[in-house]
Amino acid sequence: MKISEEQRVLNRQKIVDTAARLFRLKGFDGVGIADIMKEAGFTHGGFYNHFKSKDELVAAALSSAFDKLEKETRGKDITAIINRYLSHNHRDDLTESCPASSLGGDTARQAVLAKEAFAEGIETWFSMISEALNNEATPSSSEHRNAIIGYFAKLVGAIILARSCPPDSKLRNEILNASKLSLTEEITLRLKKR
Amino acid sequence: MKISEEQRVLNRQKIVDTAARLFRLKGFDGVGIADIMKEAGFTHGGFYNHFKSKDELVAAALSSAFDKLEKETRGKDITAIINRYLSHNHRDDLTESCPASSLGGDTARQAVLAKEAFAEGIETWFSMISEALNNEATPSSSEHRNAIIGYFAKLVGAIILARSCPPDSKLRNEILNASKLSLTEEITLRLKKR
DNA sequence: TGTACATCAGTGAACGCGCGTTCACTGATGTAC
DNA sequence: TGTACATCAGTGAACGCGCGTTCACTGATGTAC
Repeated sequence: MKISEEQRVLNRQKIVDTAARLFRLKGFDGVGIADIMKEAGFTHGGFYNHFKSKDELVAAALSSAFDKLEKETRGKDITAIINRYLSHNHRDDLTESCPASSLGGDTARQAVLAKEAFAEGIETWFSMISEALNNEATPSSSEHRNAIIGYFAKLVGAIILARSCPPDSKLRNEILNASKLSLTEEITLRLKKR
Repeated sequence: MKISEEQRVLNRQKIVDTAARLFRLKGFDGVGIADIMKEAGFTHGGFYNHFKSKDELVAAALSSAFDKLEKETRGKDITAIINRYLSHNHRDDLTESCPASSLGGDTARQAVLAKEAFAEGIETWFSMISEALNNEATPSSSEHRNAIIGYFAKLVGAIILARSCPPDSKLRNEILNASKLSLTEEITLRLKKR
């Protein structure tokens, strides 16, 4: 039956949020429309009243996940950001993780729509890191921007590597610790250089 | 019909190699047993004469891909390694890419068997980078090893981010260039510090 | 303000298709005598 | 060295299952009068 406009928007958001969690946990190919709709509290048939295709949901889920993450992150200082990103908690809690880390590999194989959402998401990250370092949302020089991109690449790479190591392996923790130390030192060295 | 022992080994390797290429291109969930067997020149039914399950093939494919990569990489100097890893070619040619970059996200969701192969593969990378920097296969200090892990994390993160940006976006090239510069400078700064 | 009607989100069955895995069968290979 | 037989990799049909997507239907919502 038809529902109120307000409810429609709420339901759509519920689907997107659920998808964003499940995709991060199991990958885009690892979750079906029916899984998502069921988890969101609906039957699968209604999905296409909200989205043209699964691809469209994938893009919406990415955007939503990056947006939510920005709200929790912007304004934090650089040490807090690094410690949070390379924490055991972030490594182990895939459902709420940064999409760049849990869906980066998957997005590389997605349609352009998803990649656009992804690119926007990582630009947000660059801006947040810049703010954390220099209190300016846009880096003042290309050198500065290059460094920021390198920092974020290290964060993303480190947590992906850690997650792909066996549950009880030494590496699983070592990669997080090593990257934390390495990144902190890298930032310090570059500060001194100025 | 039964075939010679020699041929059996050859056929198995053919399956593993084909899987290694297809998995890197489309992800573990994006390729079926039938796809792989067909591409390798067989019918799908014979698959279970070689492997107990798809999981077992996944692990074998990871090991094989890392091994092949080692043969092409070990002995190269650090600049060559960085330029190759962050090249347009490596970004765009998924089938022959480093599994840490093309399958890192996927392996995080795989069974232990695959993660073990992955961990072994990245240890090989740490060793190759150590050799490229200091001519010693094992880092001489934990500080050195931490730095190496950080370098590799930056390489992996950078290329994953670049691949997930839209085909014609500025970011797709910028991330590679920025990370190349950032990583080169990082290594230089750490050398000077000593 | 009340009534008749068009709209459209949610339901659940159905579509064709591909998945991982199993199975009976084939016939060349390798082995026992 | 020759022969009879067990082995086992490759074949292709079949298993149950889940996928993305479509569809006819329902009935509350929103609109036109």
